[in-house]
Amino acid sequence: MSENNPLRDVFDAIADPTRRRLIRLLSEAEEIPLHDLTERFSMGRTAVSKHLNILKEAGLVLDRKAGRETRYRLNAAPLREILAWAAFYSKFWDTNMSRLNQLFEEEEE
Amino acid sequence: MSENNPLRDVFDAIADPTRRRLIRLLSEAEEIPLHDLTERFSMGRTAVSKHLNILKEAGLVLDRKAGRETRYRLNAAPLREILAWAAFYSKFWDTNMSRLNQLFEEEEE
DNA sequence: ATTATACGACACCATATGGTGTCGTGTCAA
DNA sequence: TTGACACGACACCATATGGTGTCGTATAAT
Repeated sequence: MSENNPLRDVFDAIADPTRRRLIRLLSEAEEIPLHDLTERFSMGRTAVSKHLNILKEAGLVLDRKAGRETRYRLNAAPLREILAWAAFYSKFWDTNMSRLNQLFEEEEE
Repeated sequence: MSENNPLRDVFDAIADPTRRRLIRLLSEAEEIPLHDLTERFSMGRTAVSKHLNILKEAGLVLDRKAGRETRYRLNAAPLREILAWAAFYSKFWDTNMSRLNQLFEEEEE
């Protein structure tokens, strides 16, 4: 199987604000090395690296060694699970979501 | 303002599998008392109660005293934030989501 | 009136989490 | 070749988390 089984629950991975910010930053570029990412935060490199590893365990991030730096890039696919999960409950706040529900049903099969 | 500012991040609240199961159970009925919910889990009442309080802090659950029992019910509205967040990244895994993106843009304004 | 039930509040505990600092090593620049 | 840089690995620490058990009390059932 080409799909890796995630060691980390995606819901757990996105629970931390720092990790959501990392996802956002990575969505704005193809690839970003660790030191560039670290600059954007007020914490040390080690901490950022740990967060990236957690995202990696959830399959949300891929890394690649390029010389002396490690470059990270986003892999948003696992977020499908989040979208599908939240979409299921959309019927509880919006009765006029039948169009949307249809779309997700199509997509999930 | 009628809207209560949540003490707890919704992303954090839904990170725990037990809490997601609680949300699911509460979506299947109008109201469920704590002891009924507890029956469905292999942990003690106190633990389930704690999880429900966390959901309550995130605004995902409402409770009501009815005699000697406390009945809980789902308030799914805060999950809008989750759906919107995940929908934003849907463009990174599916280039054919323009229809869906339109829908969310409509909804977010 | 007595007993059983449902619960909140609390004390407690093991482990997970999110941060720190340091050391060693591979890589790039001067 | 020397020095600066980028990083992983590791030890460490304070606090949060997710569970337990117990006690007191309000309510319901007998």
